[in-house]
Amino acid sequence: MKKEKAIAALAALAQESRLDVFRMLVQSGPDGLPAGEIGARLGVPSPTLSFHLNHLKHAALVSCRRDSRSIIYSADYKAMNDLISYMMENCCRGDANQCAPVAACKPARETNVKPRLRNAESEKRGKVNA
Amino acid sequence: MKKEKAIAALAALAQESRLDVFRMLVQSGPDGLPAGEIGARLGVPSPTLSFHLNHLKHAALVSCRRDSRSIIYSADYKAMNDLISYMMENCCRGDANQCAPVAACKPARETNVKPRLRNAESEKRGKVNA
DNA sequence: TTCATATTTTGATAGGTATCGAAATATGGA
DNA sequence: TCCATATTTCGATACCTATCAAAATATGAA
Repeated sequence: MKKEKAIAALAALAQESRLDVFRMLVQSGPDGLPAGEIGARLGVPSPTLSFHLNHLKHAALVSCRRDSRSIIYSADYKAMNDLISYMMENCCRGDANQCAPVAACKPARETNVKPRLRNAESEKRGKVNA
Repeated sequence: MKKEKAIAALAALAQESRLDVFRMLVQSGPDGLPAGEIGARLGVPSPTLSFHLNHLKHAALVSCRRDSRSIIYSADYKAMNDLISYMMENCCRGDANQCAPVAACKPARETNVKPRLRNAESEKRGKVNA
């Protein structure tokens, strides 16, 4: 992951409404939620919410698709995994005796990877989703 | 982890110099590095570096101790783990078939992460890369 | 068409953050 | 003591971000 992308993702998450939105989408799973539902649950006015959703989208932390009049947003789990990996890269000089490394959320429906390949190593090898 | 703490940590990391510093400290392991060494490696003027180190410290992502004339900064791995856990909390509605949850760097010299965050895969020892 | 709903864009305002020279503080040694 | 080194604090400047009313756009139904 490139540094600029990591900074964009962190900046996107470093704001209360956006962090709330992202966590809500993470918890909702790959199906996501319509913008209106998110705004209603969080009590955020629609222009403000739209601003924040756009911010998250530009940071590639969420993606969206139109479904009739609604726009459905969902978390991008791979972006999250990449971000975590970037921050913890080569931690403790890679000393295996000192450090147990990262594995992050990987929903089965967003990947073609067998369930047992869920760790940072497989993340590195296998290109999976966007 | 409380929301305010997570936001403070994310905001602290969402800036190039601070992200560089934090990653350098993560890679340096629990022993840390003196401020001067960090500044020299990154080419950041000392007042600017001090500002950023202070920002990271207030966000509880690093701690520091004096060693003679130097001040040694080191990454707080537990804070990092807590942050990742907060972001991925109850991901995919906790559905174990859909989602393998997080475990982050756990240097032997620090106290343990929460047991629920660890699974068989994360126990595997190895190097993390982006 | 015309209307109602869902969401985004515009634009103004208020407030927050980064940078770094110069000065201040802390430590250890001569 | 006085000096050199390591780091922080101060303060001015410049730039960046959040909010939300009002208007615009997109969709589907009557």
